Order: sequence, then structure tokens, then C-alpha cells
Amino acid sequence: MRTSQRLLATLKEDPADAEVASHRLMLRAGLIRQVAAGIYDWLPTGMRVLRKVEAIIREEMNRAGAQEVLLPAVQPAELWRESGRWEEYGPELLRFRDRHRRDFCLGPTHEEVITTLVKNELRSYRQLPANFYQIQTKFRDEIRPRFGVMRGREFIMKDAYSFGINRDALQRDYESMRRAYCAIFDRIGLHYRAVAADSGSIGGDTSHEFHVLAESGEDAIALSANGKYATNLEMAEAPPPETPRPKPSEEMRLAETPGVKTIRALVDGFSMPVEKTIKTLVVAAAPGGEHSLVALLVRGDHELNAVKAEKLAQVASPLRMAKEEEIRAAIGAGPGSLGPVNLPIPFVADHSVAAMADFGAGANIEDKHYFGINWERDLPAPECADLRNIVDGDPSPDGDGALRIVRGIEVGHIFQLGTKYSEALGATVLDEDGKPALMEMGCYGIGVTRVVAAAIEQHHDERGIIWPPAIAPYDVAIVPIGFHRDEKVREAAIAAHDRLRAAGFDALLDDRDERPGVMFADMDLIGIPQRLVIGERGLKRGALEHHLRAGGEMREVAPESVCEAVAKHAGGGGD
RNA sequence: CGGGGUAUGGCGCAGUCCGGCUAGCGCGCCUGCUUUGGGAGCAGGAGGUCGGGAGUUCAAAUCUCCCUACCCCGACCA
Repeated sequence: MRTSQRLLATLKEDPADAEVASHRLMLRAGLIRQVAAGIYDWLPTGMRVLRKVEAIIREEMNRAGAQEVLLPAVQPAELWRESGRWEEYGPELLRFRDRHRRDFCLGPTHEEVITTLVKNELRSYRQLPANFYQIQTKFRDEIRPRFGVMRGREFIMKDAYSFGINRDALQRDYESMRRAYCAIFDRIGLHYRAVAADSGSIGGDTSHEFHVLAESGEDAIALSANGKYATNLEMAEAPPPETPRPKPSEEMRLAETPGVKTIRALVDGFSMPVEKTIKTLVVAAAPGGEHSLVALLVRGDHELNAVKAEKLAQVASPLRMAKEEEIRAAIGAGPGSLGPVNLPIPFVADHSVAAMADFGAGANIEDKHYFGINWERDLPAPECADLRNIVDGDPSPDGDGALRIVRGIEVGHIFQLGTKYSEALGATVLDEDGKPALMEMGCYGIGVTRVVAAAIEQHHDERGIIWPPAIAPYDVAIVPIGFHRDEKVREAAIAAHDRLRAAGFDALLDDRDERPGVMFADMDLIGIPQRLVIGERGLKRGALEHHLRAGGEMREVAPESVCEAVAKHAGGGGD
């Protein structure tokens, strides 16, 4: 393959609107172009990467026994009404009408379609377990697309759906997919973690997210020292502190704190350590109780975790923060002046709050705070729960050292769905006793286009992309110095190219009439892992120069042994 | 959806406040010559509804109104 016959579309300057490295580099290296917000063209070089990622996913899904299908991107509203999601899904579901004024949507996911297919085609438990997958374009009308294809509206996803006869079968399907996902991300060459995740509204018990670790990731995940405990931030438990509560050393006193409405103001204005302050957050109470509001207490330097709060019996689900008027009506003071002392509504404290002594908090009177508050002296010990997000350095719940918070890009998510969709859509098979049984479903997604962006986030330098060999658009770039004016160079370059291609490598010959610097810069930007430089200088000694994009020494190789040299660093599987 | 911004050849920008004459600059592109081991030099050239519409004015990229698109900050997700 020759550069003169390919659309390289590399850019010398940085595009104005690209913030993160992967977005910038995908534009500059000519992988993508934007068409509209969150909607992109994939150019020839980008396609080669996409196809390589897809090929790995396909191989591993097939190996795990899943069967490939292709489901429609356009889906009739009836299917979604049947599952209840036509109403539930919200504006992220792009809806439209055909010429007969029938409602349709662009599929953001395919549970409805696959469950209907399986319901019609599978009759017997003997046909189970079954797992169907596709690699296909999805559309989600994201509120705010950003970071290029990292969060696009149209994107390519591999989605798989497993069907089993019972919970045990689902467990096995799930485990087999978990292993397949590890194999996929290992092969692609990503540094990633499978983390326990909240299964959210879908209702299953088990869910894991696969995160590529990268500074620019949008998600925070918590890892223990040995990496065994790994959860997304929302899920990470913050157990009660092991050190006992210190003894009181101060008297409680009421202080004038005019205009102090924030923890920061309290810390700055009264030189309070932030660990001795309390945030009092008022939320809607669960219906049926005596009070309509309930307060949640976390330490000043901690954050309330909405998922945890919502799970409390006293708290309304979904979580709703109280409006200022509601707070004033119930307490007589506004946000910023609240605290546990003389609080007329029930409250729950985070474990770390219960371990505090001599702390400060609002007095439930405008512009006044109490300082030197102590539990079991100034007020009874509070009801406790785990309410906060963990912070970096918190002890790991599995006892293995401290938790680290790192950032990740979610590239995969596996779920145990249970019977939610089989029930809604009536998907049953006959069991051993000849009775209809609802199938237990799992669903498994990989953001294929996002994987490409994530790989770049993790593997780049100031000159451009450094592809993991397995997904590089080309294995090796051949850069001749003087292709158009030196016949020996030209012949040697063509010979090396033909030899490599015959051996199954994706070799790209840069036959443009450009100066060497231009060619080096482009090949580096595109991120081709290996480079063969062919010039008069080396040819005199009968040698070609072999460089690795990732760095390291240049080595000279004889023209006859280029394939061996390239094979050592190639990702395997040419086209 | 709320808040903040931007829109001028393919890309990056200046010009807009304070209206004025053939709308500039850098990169890229085309032609020629010279050059050729890390984004060459010289000469010539092509390419623009100044996001769209309406208005004010002798005159609008520039002022006014309306609309649209895109980007950034917040809640969701592969």
C-alpha cells in the first residue's frame, strides 16, 4: 500500500475544538472528521484501526460461543412500548415517524429486538444457553457529546445478549463473557480494570464495568493496593473509622458567624480544620413518615454519595435535594446555617461524622454556628450509615491497605439482566418438565469506537499516536529517502514493501515526493509502530534501518531479513 | 436544559469595540526552478455567500433584531 494512493488527511496544526489528546490526535492523524455534534466520518486510516479492534472482538466472542447477528438500527415503537421503555427512556432515544406516521426510534441498545427474536426462534431449554452478538451503529441523543468519539451520539458498539434457563446458567454465561472481555482488552493491549458497578435501574444484582485507566477518563474508580478491590467510586464502601472517637476537650459554644454559608467560609474565617466541620444536607424523606424532610450529615471535606443515600429507608428514592423554602419552613434557617444541634427533623450521619469530637456546625439559626460540639454530651449519638464518597487514602474495605482513586474510561459493561425483558416481552422456553420458563438474560457491551479513543489516550506522546501493535492501522511504515531521484533506494523500498506484504504484514510505503522530515512526522503522528528507513547511506552497507515508534535503538537489518525483524514487534493478523 | 463562548478560503487566526475603498496573515493546495536524513527556499497562482435572514445607512465582516450551528462548564452512558 502506498501513501500516494491513500487519503492520509494529516493536519499540521492542532484543530481548535479538540480538548483531549485522543480527539486532537484522531483529527490530526486523519482518522476522523466531524460532521455534526457527536457525529463523525471515519476516514481510511481510522477504518483500519476500527476493523482491527472489531476483528479481535469477533474472534473472542466467537471463541466464547457467541453467534454473530445483525439487528436493525431502526426499530418500531411497538417493541419499546411493550417493554415499557418508550416512556421510560427519555429524550436520549431519538424518535421519528415514517411516511405512514408510524413511530420509530434509532436503536440505542437492542434488548427489545433480540428478546423478540429469541422468543420467536427458541422453543426448548435444550437450545440453551444461547448468546447472540452484533457489532453495529448505535444512536443515543446525548445531552452533551464531547471529546470526539469518546462520547459521540452515533457510535459503534458490540452488544451481546445471553439467554439461560436459570440463574446458574446466567452466572456461567456472565463469567464466560467476563473472561472474553479480559481476553479482548488484553489482546488489544490496553491497561484496564474490571470494576464492580452499580447495576442501577436495570435491577440485576451483578454488573462490572471495564475501565481503561487514563488521566483524562470521565469516571473515578477506587482500587485497593493489590488491585483486588476495584469498584466505581459510587459503589466503594466507606466503613466506620477504626480509631475511636476522641474525648471532648472543648466546651460547646454558640458563635456569631455572619454571612458564613459555606464550609470554605467557615474554615477560612474561623481557622477551623475542615475535618472538624459538618455539612448538613436536607433531602426529601421517604413517603409515609412523620416528617417530609430528612437531613444527611457528612464531614466538611466529604461528598454525599447519592446512590448510597437513596438506599436508606428514611430517604425518598430517587434522591431529591430539598428546596430552600422547604428547609426554611421546616427548620427556620436556610442552607449554610444547619447542623445537628436542635435540628427539628430526623437525621442520619455518615460513620466518619459519628467519630468526630469538638466539631463545628450550623446552629439552625441564621448567621450562628456551634463550635466544640460533642456527641453523647451535647446531643445523643447519631444514627449512622455509609453516606459518603470515599476519598483517596481511605482504608480498603477488604483490609488491603489504602484505596487509590484513579480515573478511567468505561469501554465495556457487563450486566446480569435477569428476567426483566423476557418477562416484559414474554420470552419463554419449555423446561425439562415441559412448562414455560422465563429465560435469564445477560447483556454485554463494548464501545468499539470508544476503545479506539481510549487506546490513544493511553498510548501517545508529543509527536502523535503510538498504537498498540494489535490495532495499529499498519504494522510498518517504509520511508525511503529519495524515492524519486535514486533508483537504488526506490528498488530497495519496493522490494521491502513487497516482501513484507507477501509475508502478510500491513506495510505502508511512503512514496510521496516529500522531504524526509515530512514523512517522518506523518508516520509518527499516525502512530505506525515500526519504521523502515531506506536511504543511500544505509544501502551502501547493504542495510535498512529499523526503528520502533515507541522509542529505543535503531537497528540495521539486511533486506532479506526485514520480515523477521518486523515480526518480532508486530501485532499479528494482517489483511 | 441552565450558564459561558465562538462562527471570516481546506486548517489555524487577524480585522468587528470606533461602519469606508480591490477582506488580510500563517499553514495547506496548484505550477516552475533550486533543494533533499526530522514539517525547505524563491517566484508565480487558485481558492472567500465574512454562519443564515431581516433591518439601519450614501456605504455593513463591522451597528440593531431574529434564527441556526458548533465548542466549553453541570446531571447520563459503550
